[in-house]
Amino acid sequence: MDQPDIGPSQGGRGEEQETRERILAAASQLMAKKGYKGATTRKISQLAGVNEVTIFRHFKNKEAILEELLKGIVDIRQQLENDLHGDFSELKQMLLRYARGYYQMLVERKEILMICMIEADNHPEVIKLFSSLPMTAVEVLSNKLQEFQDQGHLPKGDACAAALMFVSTFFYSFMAKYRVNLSLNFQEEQLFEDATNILMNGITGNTHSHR
Amino acid sequence: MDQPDIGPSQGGRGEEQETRERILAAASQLMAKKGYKGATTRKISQLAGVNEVTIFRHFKNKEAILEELLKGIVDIRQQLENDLHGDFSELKQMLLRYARGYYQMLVERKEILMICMIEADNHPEVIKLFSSLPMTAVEVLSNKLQEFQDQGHLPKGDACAAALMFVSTFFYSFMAKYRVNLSLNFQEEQLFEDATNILMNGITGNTHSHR
Amino acid sequence: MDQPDIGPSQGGRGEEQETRERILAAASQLMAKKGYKGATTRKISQLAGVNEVTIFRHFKNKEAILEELLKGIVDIRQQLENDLHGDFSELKQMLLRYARGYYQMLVERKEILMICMIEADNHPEVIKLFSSLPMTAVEVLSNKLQEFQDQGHLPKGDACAAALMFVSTFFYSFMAKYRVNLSLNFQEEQLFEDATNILMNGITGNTHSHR
Amino acid sequence: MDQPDIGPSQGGRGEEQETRERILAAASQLMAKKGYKGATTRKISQLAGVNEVTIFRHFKNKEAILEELLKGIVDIRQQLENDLHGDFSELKQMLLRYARGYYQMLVERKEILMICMIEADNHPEVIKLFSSLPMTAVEVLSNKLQEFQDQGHLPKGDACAAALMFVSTFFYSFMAKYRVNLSLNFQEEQLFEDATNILMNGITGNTHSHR
DNA sequence: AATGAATGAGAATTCATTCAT
DNA sequence: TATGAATGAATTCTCATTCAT
Repeated sequence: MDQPDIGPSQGGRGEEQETRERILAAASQLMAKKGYKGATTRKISQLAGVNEVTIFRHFKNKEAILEELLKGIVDIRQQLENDLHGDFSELKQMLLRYARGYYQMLVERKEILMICMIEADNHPEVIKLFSSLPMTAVEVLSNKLQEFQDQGHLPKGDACAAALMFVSTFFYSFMAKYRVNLSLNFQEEQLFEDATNILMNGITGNTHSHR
Repeated sequence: MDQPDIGPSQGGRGEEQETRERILAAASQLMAKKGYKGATTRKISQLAGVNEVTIFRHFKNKEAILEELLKGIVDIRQQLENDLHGDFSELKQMLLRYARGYYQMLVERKEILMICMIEADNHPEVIKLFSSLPMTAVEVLSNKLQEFQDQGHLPKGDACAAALMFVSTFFYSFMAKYRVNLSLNFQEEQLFEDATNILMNGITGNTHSHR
Repeated sequence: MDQPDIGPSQGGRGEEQETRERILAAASQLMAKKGYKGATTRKISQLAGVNEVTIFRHFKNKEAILEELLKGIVDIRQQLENDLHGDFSELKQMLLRYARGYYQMLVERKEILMICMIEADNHPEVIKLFSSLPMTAVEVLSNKLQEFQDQGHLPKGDACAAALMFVSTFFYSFMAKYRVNLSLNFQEEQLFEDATNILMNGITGNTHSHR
Repeated sequence: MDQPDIGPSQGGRGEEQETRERILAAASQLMAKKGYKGATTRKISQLAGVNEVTIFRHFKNKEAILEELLKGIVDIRQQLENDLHGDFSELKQMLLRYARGYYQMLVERKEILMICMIEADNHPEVIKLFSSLPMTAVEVLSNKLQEFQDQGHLPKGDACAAALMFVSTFFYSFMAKYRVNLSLNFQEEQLFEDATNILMNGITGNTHSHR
C-alpha cells in the first residue's frame, strides 16, 4: 500500500526466473531504505508483486536474501587499476577517469552499499564486504601515487592522505546524494574536475613540510 | 547478558533524572549499533539497568526516545566559524584547527550521527538534522575560502569543491573508524596535517585551468 | 537429506501402482516415527523419491494416505484362532504357537500400530482399528482357556486375566523394542517359552483362592 | 472453542504463580491427546485461559514447556522397592502392593507418559525418561524374585520373564484404558488379584523345565 | 502422468505498550 | 515511583494444496 509493484508481471507468461529477480530488487530497494528489519517479508513481497510465501520458495530465509545481495559486491580492484593505467604525463586524465569510474561504481551499487552501511553492526559478514570498496579505492590510488613518487615524478609525501582525500570526496558526495537526498549544488562532472585539479596542485606543489 | 549496566545508580537520592539519562545513553548506544528497530526496549532497559516499563514512565514511547536523542544535534555553525577566525596569513593554522574541531565534533556525536545515518529514510525528521553537521561544515569553510578569494589571497576557483574535499576527508575517516571499525593506518593528527598541507597546496597553486 | 529413497523405480514401465506403494511406504515409515503431523508431505515425497505434488495425484489429501494405511489392519481373529487349534494335551504347544503368531503379527504391522498408538486421539477412526489387534488377541485366548475350564481341564478361574497377562507380555516387549528401541535383554524365542511356562504353571496350579 | 478453560481464574486475585501451572496443565493435557505439534500454543493458551503470548513470558519457548513436563517423571525405583519390602512369606501381599503401587504410579503420570509414548522418536530426551518407568518396574521386581530364588524360596527360573509378565499386564491395562479408552471389562482391583495369583502359581509351581 | 511455481491458513515467537499493584 | 504480568499487532516461516504446463 506504500509502493506499487516493482516490475511489470502484467500477465503470466515468461516470468519464470524473473520472480527471483523481482524479489531481490524489492528487497534491495527496501533494505537500502528501511534496513534489514524494516524490510519485512510482507513489504518485500508486496513491492515485488508476489505472495509472501513465494519468497521462501526462492530463498531459504530472509537472511539468504541479504547474502545473495551481498554477492553483488565483487572485488573492484582490477577495474579501478585499469582506470589508472598510464604514465605520469597522463596523471590528470587518469585521476579524472578514476574519479568517474569510482563514483559510477558507487552509484551502480548504491543500494547494497546503503544496506552495508546500515547493517554494518548487525551482520558480521557485511563489514568486510562493505570496507572493500572504499578501502580498495584508497589503496589502489595510493599505490599509484607512491609509484610516481618513487619514480621522482612527485615529491615524496603523503600519497595515502592524498588518495584518501580524493576518494573521500566522491564517497561523501555519493552519500549525501543517495543517503541524505541532499543536493550538494554540485554537478558530479564539475566536482570530478575540481577535485582533480585541487589534488594535482596539492601533490605536485612544493611547499611540503613535515616528515 | 551481552553488556553490563551502563552505570549503576549506586545511591538512592535524586536518581530520577539519572534514570532518564541512563535510558537515553543506553538507547543511543544501541541504536547507533543496531538501528532503531534493533534497539528493542528490552535491550535498552537491560543496558540501562532499569525495568522495561520504567522506560515508558520517562518517555511516552520509543519514538520519543529517538526524538530526545535528536535534540542532541545542535547547530554547530558558530563553533565551526570560531575555528576559522583569522586572516589569510593564518590559513594553515585555521585549517588545522578546523579539521581538529570538526573531527572532534563528529566523534563527540558519533552515536547520534550513526543513528541518523542508519535511520535517515525511516524517520523524516532525522534527515535535516543529519545533514546539518556535514553540510554546515562544508558551507562554513567554503565561505571562508571564498572570502579569501574575493580578497585576492587565493586564486579564483573552486572554494566549494576544496571545502568539500577537506571536510569529506575527515568525515570519511570518522565513518571508517566508528562505523566500519576500520583502522585506516592513520593517526588522526597526522591526517589533519597531511590533508591541510595538500589542501593548502591545492588551492594556492597556480596551475588552475577549469572554467 | 536424512534418508535416501525408499526404493528406486528402476525401470519405466508399470510404475503407476509402484509409485503409490512407495508413497504409502514412505508415509507409513515417517508417520510411525514422527506422527501424522511430523510426516510432512515434503518428507514423504523425498523419502518416496517422488515430487511432492505427485502425492496428490495418488491421494486426495494427506488424510487419505492415513486412511489407506489403516486399511492394512485387517481382522486377525481367524489367524489367531488357527494357532489355538487342538485339545488340552497340546495346550503348551498351542500357547507357544500363539505367542509366536501374535508377536509376529505385531511386528509385521509395527508401523501402522505405532501410527495408531500415536494418533489414537487425533483420528477417531484409528481407535477401533487400533484396539482390534490386542483386544482380539486377549479374547481369542481367553475363550480357548474358558473352553478348557468348562471342560474341566483347567481349574475355574481367571481365564481372562490369564489371557491378558500372556498377551500383554508380548505386546509390551514389542512396544519396548520397536517404540522405545529398548533392548529388554530378551531373546524373543526365550521369552515365548518362559512366558508359556509361567502361564501354564499359573493356570494349572492348585492353590487358587480368590473369589 | 473446543474445550473450556482448564482452571478457574474467575477474578483476578492470587493467581500469580497459578498461571504457570495452568499453562503446564493445559499443555500436558493437550500434548497427551494431540502430541507435541498438535498442542499448538494457541490451543494451550485457550485451554489455560490466558493470552497466547503469556506462555512465552513463563517459558522460553514451546520446547521448554515439554522439558518442564518431563521433569515430572522422577525416579521411582525407591518407591517401588518399598512396596516389595518383606520376606518370602509375604510374597503375595508384596505382589499385590506392587501391582497397586505401579498402576497408581502410571495413572498419576498418565499424561506425561502418553506424551512420551507419542513423542518418543521426536524428542530424544524423552526416550530415556520414558523407558525409566516400565523398565525400572521390571528390574525391581525381577531382582526381588531373584533374591528369593537365591534363598531357595522359589525354584530357579525365569525371574525376569515373570517380572515382565506381571508388569506388562498392568502397563497394558493402563494403556488400554487411558490411551485407547477401552474398557477391558476389568476392575483394576480384580485384575491385581488375579494376576498376582497367576504369577504366584506360575513361579512357585514345580513343572519348570529348561534352564 | 508428473512437475515447478504459487499460495492461504496457520505456526511459533518478538515487541512495544498497558494494567494493576 | 517502579515493577511484574499481560496482551494485540506484527514477523518470519511451514505446510498442505492448487494451478498451469
